[in-house]
Amino acid sequence: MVRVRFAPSPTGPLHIGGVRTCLYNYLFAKQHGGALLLRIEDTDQTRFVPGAEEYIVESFKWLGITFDEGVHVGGKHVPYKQSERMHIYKKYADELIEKGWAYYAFDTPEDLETKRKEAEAEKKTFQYDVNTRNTMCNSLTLSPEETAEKLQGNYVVRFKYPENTEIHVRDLIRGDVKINSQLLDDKVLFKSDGLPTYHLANVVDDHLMEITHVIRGEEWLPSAPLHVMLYKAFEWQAPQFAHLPLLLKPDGNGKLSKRDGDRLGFPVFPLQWKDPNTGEISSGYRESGYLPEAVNNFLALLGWNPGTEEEVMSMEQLIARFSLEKVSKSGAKFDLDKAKWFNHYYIQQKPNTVLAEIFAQQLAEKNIHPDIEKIEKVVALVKERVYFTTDFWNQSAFLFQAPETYNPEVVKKRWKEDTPLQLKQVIEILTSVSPFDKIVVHDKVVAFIQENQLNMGQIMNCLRLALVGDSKGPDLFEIIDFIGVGETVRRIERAMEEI
RNA sequence: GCCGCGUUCGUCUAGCUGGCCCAGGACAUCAGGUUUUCAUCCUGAAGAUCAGGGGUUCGAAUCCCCUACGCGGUACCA
Repeated sequence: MVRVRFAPSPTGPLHIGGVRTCLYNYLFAKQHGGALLLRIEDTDQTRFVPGAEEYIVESFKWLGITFDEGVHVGGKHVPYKQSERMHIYKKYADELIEKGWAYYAFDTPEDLETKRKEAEAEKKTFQYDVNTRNTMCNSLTLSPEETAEKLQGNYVVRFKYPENTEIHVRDLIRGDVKINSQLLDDKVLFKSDGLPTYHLANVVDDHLMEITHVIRGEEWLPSAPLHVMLYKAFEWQAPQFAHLPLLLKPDGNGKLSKRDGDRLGFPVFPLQWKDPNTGEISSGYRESGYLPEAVNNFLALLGWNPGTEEEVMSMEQLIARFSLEKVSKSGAKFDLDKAKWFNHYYIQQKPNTVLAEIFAQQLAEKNIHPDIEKIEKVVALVKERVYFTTDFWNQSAFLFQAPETYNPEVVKKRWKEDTPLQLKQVIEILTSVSPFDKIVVHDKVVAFIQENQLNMGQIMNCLRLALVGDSKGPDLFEIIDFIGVGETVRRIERAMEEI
């Protein structure tokens, strides 16, 4: 039984890279008929941000990524929040000490800082490890009596790497990664505040929650040897590891960060986020008009592909085709254009009724409340030129209200001296056909233009200018049909006055 | 600095066990077509000497070595 987990820290909004990590976990779990759990790793209480946990839950709800167990849904390993499991970690730290896999260290942060400064002065780096631990203040160098006495005060528990041992991390994506224990630092497992660090809590919980595969970002690869050794020390069976490539910024190199989104004008977070401390707002995919299926699709393809030329895939198809073996090793730059293209594609696939509901909400915010059937017509008319659901208004405002201004460039190019006269004749044609029929009127207008040897492009564009205020938009006669002959005539007359 | 990971069109990538690759697809770009406009859509074009250098081989993007560059890590953060 496959069991995977997504284990974020509630230190702020969920980064889009984290979303992808979770997506891959989800795809993997579903494909194998396994379980996906959501565990909150909040062992560092100084970094806790209120609202972050709720944000994470809501993000996945929006994306349609469901969990089988987790903070918000419960499960057989409840609780799923590390701050509520604090009581269970201490004994595991003790177990490590007993087995000789860890030791108490009493060096103060100031001591360590001094050591680092000294090393720096010699252009070296201080590391608390196999080579230096015998010179430090810990249970390895102190007598049992001194240790017992020091234990009354502040102390941390550090992992004790064996000397000169080759540690292998078998990674499903990268193969065999090895490193010598001599190079690793004795990581703190248990902090002086009585709480475990990520490494201890993570390994203990993964074991307790029977996790079979750890699929996480590449930034964890350097600490994977520690985790492997921890499983060995506990004599537990280690899960399989898979370290995902990073998501890079669109321009230049480096990890995609919050600032890149602000700079380049695209969201780095699934949902909009308001920082509770600064009040600063970061944009989200949902609010920017992305469809969740588009986000899932393009995110899945950032670092993975099915090995075929297939690119547009539903969640079901992604689940069926996903494989860790096909995840690439190198980082992927975030491609905004492709994301946009996917979104456009998925909007075209959406039924008009669904799109109309989305648009109706936006209209309601502007205090416009047309019938839903009417909105559906608008959606049908403009959807193919919409890339984000937030584009609907811009593409169709003239269907709800007369233009306030007329694009000066188009006026200059198309509006001639005899234009008003011609438009008057168009009005006559419009009002002569009753009831209105867009095909009949279209044919009559075209006939009128041809009979008088007028310029088709000029007449049509002027008519459009009067109705839309610009030389863009859907079929003219569809527009007239929608707004009605009366409104059409009003707009034409108004244009003749204003221009 | 040290350690680890990586390096195919502008971007995402195909290419896994060498010959079918003078490298395929998609996005973006450009050109045509459709259209009364702007888009959409359709067709086509251009675009990578496979980071560089050495090997191995009849033959390498694919195997080996070195170099360069990039990224990640190097906290009592995750």
